[in-house]
Formats: sequence, structure tokens, C-alpha cells
Amino acid sequence: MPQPYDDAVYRLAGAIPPGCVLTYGDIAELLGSGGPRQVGAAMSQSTGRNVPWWRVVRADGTLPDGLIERAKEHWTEEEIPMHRGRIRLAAARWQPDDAGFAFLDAVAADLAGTAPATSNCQGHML
DNA sequence: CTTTTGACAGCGT
DNA sequence: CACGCTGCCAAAA
Repeated sequence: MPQPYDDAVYRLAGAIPPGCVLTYGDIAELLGSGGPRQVGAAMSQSTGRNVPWWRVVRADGTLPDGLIERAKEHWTEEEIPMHRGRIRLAAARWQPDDAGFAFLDAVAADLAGTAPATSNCQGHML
């Protein structure tokens, strides 16, 4: 069963719109907790969880061997801007809108323990 | 408590 | 552009 941190990572990953990506470092920063390596650890456990893992990449726009190959197919399919086998972050990096930030904050707050006092009806899924 | 290990990041050579 | 080093964070040994 997923740890709370992992869950938060998956929710953020799931919030990334098709055609865009975020780096491990971005996720960590947005969560306001842990570091890129923690995000990576979480992603390594994401298999079989409906998580768009190919939208979470390294800071240089690549992924480790074995994943990069499969990811390229998705990148092509979603028309994510890439160049010589690597994503062009300058163009593909997701820049959340207000609604996006609201969601990200909610996840971060939830993780921080700042309980969802507003836990009402935010059933937010894909 | 120290060491090792990762789907990492940044910088210098 | 490719390595190699150092810094980083948390978990496990």
C-alpha cells in the first residue's frame, strides 16, 4: 500500500495535462517536501497504478534506460516536444493555471498534514 | 550512529 | 556534449 508521500506524487503526476511534463525536482518543490530522489523513489513504485509516469522526467528531459524507450512512444503520441530523444523542457514543462495551483496546493497541504478541512466534495480524478 | 542505495540535480572540466 | 564529483533527502541495513 502506497505511502502518503507516494500518493501525493501520483496525484500531482495525474494532474499533469497530456502533452506536458514536470521534472522530479519540480514535483518535490511543488510538494514542498522531500527531494527529487524521493519523487524518483515514489515513481519507481508507480507501476500498475494508472500513473502517467512518462510525464515525470529528469531535469535534462530524459528518463533512465529501459523507460526512455517506452516513454518515447507516449511522448510521440501526445506530441510532447522533443529533440534528439530528449524532451525540450523549455517548451514541454507544464505551467499550471490558477485551478492547477489550487489543486497542487491542496495536495501539498494534505501531505503536510494540514488536514483537508475543506474535505467536502473535491473528488478530483482524471 | 554510519554506510549504502536510489526512475535526481547542478557545476566544473 | 559527455563524464565525474558533490550535494541532497529519506529509507533500509
